[in-house]
Amino acid sequence: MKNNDQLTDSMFHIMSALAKPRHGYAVMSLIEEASHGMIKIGPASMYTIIKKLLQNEWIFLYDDSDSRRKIYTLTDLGRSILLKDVELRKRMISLAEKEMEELE
Amino acid sequence: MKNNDQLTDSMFHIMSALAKPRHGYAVMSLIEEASHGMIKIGPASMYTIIKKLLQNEWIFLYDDSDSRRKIYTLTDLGRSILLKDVELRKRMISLAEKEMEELE
DNA sequence: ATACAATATATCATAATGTGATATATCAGG
DNA sequence: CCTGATATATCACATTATGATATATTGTAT
Repeated sequence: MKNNDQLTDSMFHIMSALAKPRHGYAVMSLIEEASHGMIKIGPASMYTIIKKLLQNEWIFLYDDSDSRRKIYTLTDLGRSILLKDVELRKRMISLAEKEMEELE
Repeated sequence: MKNNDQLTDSMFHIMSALAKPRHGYAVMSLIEEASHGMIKIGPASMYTIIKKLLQNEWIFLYDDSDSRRKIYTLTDLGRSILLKDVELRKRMISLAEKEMEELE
């Protein structure tokens, strides 16, 4: 993943949820709930993507003192990547709305 | 692609551009320009996705009287799919912003 | 104490999606 | 009639996402 590419939707959703410290399972629930069930990220996607985000140093292991839960959150780099992506996404939504509006 | 899934980014961008009648090449240019060069969809992606959108009946061939250009635009179904996706994307951006904001 | 459901992480094999390279054809201007 | 820009198309491959499955922990009801 080149640094100037747009984040994939899955990465975007997971990184959004990890703007605050959370464990994987909570991230899955939050995304499903926030999207009113329209977006479901299963464990395979979740943990595959967490691994990649760790490799990129966009998130880090914030707390694993609990025997089950591993709590992650964004690094400064990850946060800046996410912020940039939010701006890009807003711009693309504006385009969609502009192109969709009727001009009669 | 199930009808209640989120559109992929590429599909979203291409469908946004096709809210007005356009040919593939123009869609590529528009996306690149609107994203300030951050999103580039090459011909392979473009024509692969156009084929899929036609299959789904989310776009249709609006005009191919020109010998080079094939002009496509959204069907009513495509338009409603795109509208719904815009709403979902807005919701997910709100989530990102809400989670990113500092509350001290 | 024990059984059970819910929580939580992890991986595999496969499916779905996206793309660089390349090919082909048309058009506009010199 | 040559050249560069425009335009569509496809192949083989790379990347990304996911259903199914496995394993372990925790809370709680019996």
